[in-house]
Formats: sequence, C-alpha cells, structure tokens
Amino acid sequence: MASESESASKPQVVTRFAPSPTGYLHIGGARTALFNWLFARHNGGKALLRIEDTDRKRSTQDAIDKIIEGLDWLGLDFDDAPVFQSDRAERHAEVARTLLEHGHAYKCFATSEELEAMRAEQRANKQPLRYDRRWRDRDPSEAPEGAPYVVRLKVPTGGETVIEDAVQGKVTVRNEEIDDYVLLRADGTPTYMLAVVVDDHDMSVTHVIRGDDHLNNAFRQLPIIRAMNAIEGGWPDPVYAHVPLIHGADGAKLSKRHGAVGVEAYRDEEGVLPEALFNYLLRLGWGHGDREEISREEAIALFDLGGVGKSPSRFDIKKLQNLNGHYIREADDARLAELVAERIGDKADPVLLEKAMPVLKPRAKSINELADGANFLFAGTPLNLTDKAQALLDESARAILAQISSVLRAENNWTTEALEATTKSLAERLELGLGKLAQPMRAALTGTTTSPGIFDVLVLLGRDESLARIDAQADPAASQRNN
RNA sequence: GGCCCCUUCGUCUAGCGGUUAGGACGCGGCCCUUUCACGGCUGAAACACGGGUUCGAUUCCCGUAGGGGUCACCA
Repeated sequence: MASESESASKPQVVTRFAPSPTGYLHIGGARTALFNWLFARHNGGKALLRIEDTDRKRSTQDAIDKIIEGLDWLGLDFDDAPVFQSDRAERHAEVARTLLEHGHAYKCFATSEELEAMRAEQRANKQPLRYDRRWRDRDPSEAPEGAPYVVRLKVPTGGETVIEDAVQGKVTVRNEEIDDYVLLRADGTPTYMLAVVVDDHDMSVTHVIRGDDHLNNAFRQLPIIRAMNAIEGGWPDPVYAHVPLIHGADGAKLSKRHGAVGVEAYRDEEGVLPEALFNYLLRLGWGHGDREEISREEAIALFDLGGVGKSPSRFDIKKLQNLNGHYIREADDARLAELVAERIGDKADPVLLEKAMPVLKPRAKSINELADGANFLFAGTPLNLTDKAQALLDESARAILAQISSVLRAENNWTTEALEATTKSLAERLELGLGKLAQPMRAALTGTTTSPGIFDVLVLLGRDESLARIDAQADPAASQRNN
C-alpha cells in the first residue's frame, strides 16, 4: 500500500481522522476531523477516514452513519473510501507474528487473575501499575501445555524516547515508563495499539493529528514502528501533532451533562449553520493574528499546525451564536427559508418566507430565532398576543389603531415608502411620536412587541391581512370618544 | 499515586526580550432608531505565584500552585 514514488521528493501529505463509532460525532472529534482535513487540503494531500470499530460490542452501523453524516454536514469530504479497522484484523495479526519471529515481541502466559494480583500488590506498595515483564525472558516451554497466551511487545528498557510534536514541542519519556503492552489478545485479535500503528502505516499516513489524550500512546506506538522499520524498512516515524482537548464552559471535560455535544444537536437543537460551527471550531484552539471570521477557502489557505495552541480551550456557546448570526446574515435567503420552513411546519409558505428573509435575518442568531421571528407571518386569525403586546394595547392604543386603520384603508399604494409617509403624517396630525403608532401596530400585526420594521411587516402581510389584524384590535368607539 | 502536557482579560486568542499588552465574544455606556436586532463609537477587564538568566522579562530556565491527560487482553 505504501508505494513511494521514484523521486526523492517529500511524500505526499496524508492525514487521517479515526473516530470510534460510539454514538455521534462530538465537538472534540469534529474539531480533530477539521484540523486533519484542513492540514491535508492546505498541503494538497489526502485526508482519510478510518472507522475504529474493533470494539464490536459498542460499534453500530447507526453510529457510523451519524459520524459520516456529521462530517458531511460540516463539509468535510474525506478522500477514498473509509477504512474499517475491523476488516483488517488478519493484517494486524500478521504484523504481530513478524514482530514475534524477529524477537521484538513475546508470548505471555500470565492469566488475568495473576495480573490482577500483580496490580493489587503494586497498588498496595504504591508502585506504578505496570506489567512486570514476567514472561519477557521466560521460555514458552515453561507454560502449561496448550495454555492461552497474549503477545506482548518487547519495549526497549533503557534510554528515552523523544517526540518532536508539531503542537506540543519536544516531549521526552524514559523508556522504562513504557510497559510491554499487549499486541494480540488471547483470542488472537489485535489491540487498538497495534491496529492503529499498522493501519497508519498501510494507509501511508504522514501526519498523525489527534487529541492530546493520545500523547502518551505515541510513546507506546513508536516502538512498534521502529521495530518494523528495523525488520523490513519503510516504516518511518510519522509527524505527531497532539491537539489539546476541548472542555465545557465550566472547565470540566466535555460530556453529555453539558447538553448538546453531538454536532447534529447543534444543527437540530441550537439552529446552527455548518459554516458557523466550522469557523467556531477552527478558531477554538487555533489562531491566525486577529482573524475571526474565516471562510472555508481562507481556512484552507491559512491553516497550519504552528497556529494550534497548546492549552485546552473551553466551549463558549455565546461566541458560536454570535458567529452563527454573522453567517445567517450572509446566507442565501432561499436556503434560510427552507431551513425555517422545516421548523414551522405545514403552514409555512416558502415563498413568503424567502421574501421576508432580508428583514428577518439581521435579528436572528440561530435558525430557531429566525423561525420564531417568522411565526407572525403564518399566525391564524384570532392572533395570540404575548403579555407585553396585550399590555400595550390599552384603550388609547386601540383608539389610535382605529385611526390608523382608516388612514391605511385609504392608502392604495401598499409599499413601505408610501405606508411610512401616510403613517408619519397621521402621527404629526395627532402630535404623537411615530413610536406611539408603531408599537400598537406591531402588537396588533405580530402579536409581539418585537419584529422587523413595521412597514416591512405591513408589506409582507399584505393589505387585507394587515387591515384585518389591525381592525381586530382597534376600538372605533374609543376612537370616537377621543375625537 | 507514577508519568506526560498545559497556564495572557470571564471566554477564544495575538504576542515569539524593549508594546500605552492588540483583537473577538460576553458585559456597561453613548449614537443610530417605530420595537428588537444590525451597525458605529466608547468603557471596565489579563500576563497564576516565587526564584533565577539578562541592561531589560508576558516572552528564556528552574521551582510552587492550579488545571488537564494517561496508566486494561477499551478505543
């Protein structure tokens, strides 16, 4: 799989995103995916997707679909077909056998009870919990005939391993800290640690960009790479980039307790646009001078590992919402109308919605708010009034509405300009501020105290509907008395 | 507990030995204004602490404190 081109030029950049399908694409995973994708695109390389489904009990097709759907929604198109780790167990085992044959791995016949006792003792003596290498130098013939065994990696015991991490910088660990971990389970299946290394190699991955919860794993994985490189060559160290994790607003680890954590929840429950989440995630943990609003194209042009920060960051929904408002204002009206229509349901009129979008979208930070703001367009005839709107419509307001009604009824040019001129002249005649007329109109027309400009509302609703709503709240009798 | 990583306004960040420590979100004020937003202006708000190195440390080094990660025949 890893064929090098004849030229000595640098190999093509290949990154991979390797989620385990545990239910949904969470925010942290989405950002890792984003960084991998951006780095590959920036370098004209490939971004690959690998599903780490070796834990069959927890992996479901539904979970896999959710992840792919989430990536798709964010616009992260990965190259080639996804690799399923579970399909590759035989190759993983093959590498383990090679390691075994060349003395870089060995069989361990210790039972789990035995190991648990070992750990209990280590705990009691306050020793680090670590496999004590009891079978490293024993001859397999010492084991009972036919006893089950696992294959463990023979990790170098002296010296230290140094990683030049593209994000974290130089990280050093003494080799004695790394134990001889399991490569192949007693049933012959590979462990994660083996599978990752073999898959990354076979997929020609050059840059491993992942959460820094894997930083320690790098020191365990490297010995496999170096052993295989010694045996057959062609197993270069990848470049590692361990990205700090994202925490919740309270600084604790992100979890279900923090509410919406899957990207689809941000879409469905928070009404977030994918480009907003894309931008937000990009800026969370990565910076480029003062740049805040960054398009997909700019992100590809600008992204670099050097811009990734080293400290964990907190998820700030307020900033996401602000960004979302920005992208809503930029978004195409027909597209927004469609998204809003889905939320409003059957009574929504897509044509009217699209027409209303230019005045609706500057006041919304989410699709939810956009839908709320659009609701008055489709409200039924006994219009439900909010408490505030109700309170606004006192006797004098109703009297004013009656006068507005008669003035507007006489208006045959139903445009914002004409309606505004007409209303203003009435205000002058009554010696009232425009607000004294606009607010009662707003209450009567929308049932609320906040809405787009009132003349826009009038035009959107149309003459008949507007007059009907105003008349429903007007009190001609009060109008008479006031005159 | 062992090991590893991290530490600039409340939050996301810029800074890569000499700056009035900059921007963004959020918050306050003002302007615009028919409401709410948008937009504009403006204010408060940070280098965790202690030692070094240096003419000079936010920046480099070492501690301390705090936070995080990781220690399975899970991934």
